Amino acid sequence: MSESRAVGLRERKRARTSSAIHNAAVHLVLERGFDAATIDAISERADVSTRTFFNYFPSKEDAVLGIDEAAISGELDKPREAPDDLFLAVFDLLYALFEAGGGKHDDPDLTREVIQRHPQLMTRQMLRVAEVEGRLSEIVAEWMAGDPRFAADSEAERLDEARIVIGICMATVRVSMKKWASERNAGAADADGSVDPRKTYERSITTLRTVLERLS
Amino acid sequence: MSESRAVGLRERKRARTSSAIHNAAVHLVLERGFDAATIDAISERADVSTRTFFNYFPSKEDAVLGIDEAAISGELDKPREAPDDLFLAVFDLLYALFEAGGGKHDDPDLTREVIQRHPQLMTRQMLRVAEVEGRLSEIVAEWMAGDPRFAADSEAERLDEARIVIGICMATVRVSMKKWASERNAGAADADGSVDPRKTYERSITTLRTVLERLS
DNA sequence: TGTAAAGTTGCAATCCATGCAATAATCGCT
DNA sequence: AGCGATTATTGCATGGATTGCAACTTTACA
Repeated sequence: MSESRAVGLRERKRARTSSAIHNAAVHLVLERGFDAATIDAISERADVSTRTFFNYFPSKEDAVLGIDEAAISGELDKPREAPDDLFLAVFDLLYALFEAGGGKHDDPDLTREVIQRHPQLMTRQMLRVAEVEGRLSEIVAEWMAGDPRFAADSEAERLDEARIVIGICMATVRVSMKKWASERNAGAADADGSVDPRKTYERSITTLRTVLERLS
Repeated sequence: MSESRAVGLRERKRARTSSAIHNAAVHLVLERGFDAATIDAISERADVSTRTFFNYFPSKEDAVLGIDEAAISGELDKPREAPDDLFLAVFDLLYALFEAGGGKHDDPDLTREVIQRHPQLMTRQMLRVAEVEGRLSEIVAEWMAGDPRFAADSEAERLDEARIVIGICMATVRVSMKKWASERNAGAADADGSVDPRKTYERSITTLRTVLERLS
């Protein structure tokens, strides 16, 4: 009664349960491997029934990644204005999507770790983006419409071009994540024992620009 | 006795069975949809046991696509020489992989049709390529080594760059396939009622070059 | 406090996938 | 043609993933 908070008990409980399942999934998969970590075991550790597991996540992959569809939709619906640097903007958009879709973990680094160890999870990540490609390409095409280099194109052309740009950025992100993982394994770590994903990420963008310069 | 053919009965039979399963899968999925076409039903139509189905394909997706791992490996092992045009060469390589991996259908157009209608199949296609990415990027990096624009790079740098080039080409191929599908639905067909996939494909390469020119 | 809405759970059913062992077909060689 | 070795097919059993349904519990809110 003292505070009239916007979120009720129901909503908080839901968030806690979701988080519990996600964390149980991450830890169990790291402990036993992806296949050996059954949904039964994950549910048990999260203290919910197997049935409830599926009320929160449609699959084991999604649980491990902690995918939050609502957050992804929300991120896509944010108003945006045309950026200066198209590539950078697309990268940021992708990054935001990744964060929004699975950004409330107990330990984000642990989630990265599990993704690194189980490539199928990175695949699932890419798939997530593919699922919203239509929406994504509209945003990017919109940006292009205000760019003098693309302004003369038809809308359909811009959509095609947007899709290609997104594909290019996704490919770069993928390479970046793999690189980050391997550097991490190789022990090229900072003082705190972890490699900064952001640095790897930025280096990959540089590589992309190099390639584009040389090939165009 | 008359001819000493290299392939024995066993091998021919295997090819026929594989083909039978693949075709049954394609037709059933087109008739009933992906989920409703159970492996039981596919196996029955192909006249093999369910167990045998899994002796040929590890999953329904693979059966529908008619994926032939041996052919893919073979394609990758072919000797190649450095090309003039890097992009074109990578596109051809990807194209060859797709063909090799599922190129012996009764009706290739039908296979394209089923891929178009069920996006999860295109995803699986992309995954296939991702699985051999290591091998692929070695080939492309090798090409780059002979290219003056990349000759000065270290081997590791070239591998990264190769991965990005491959990603770019894959993205373009994907866009191309989607475009082909939608044009097909829109009825923009040739006299024989089908759209030439090659044409769409080449148009997408043109789009890619346009984008690269403008963005670099 | 009482009714509506939302969440949880158990249960049953279906499908996908894999290992194993028995049986059958093909191969390669004599 | 005949025979042991190899490979293929199949049935069976098992286990995990996933979904619908209905009963029951909790939370929301007037």
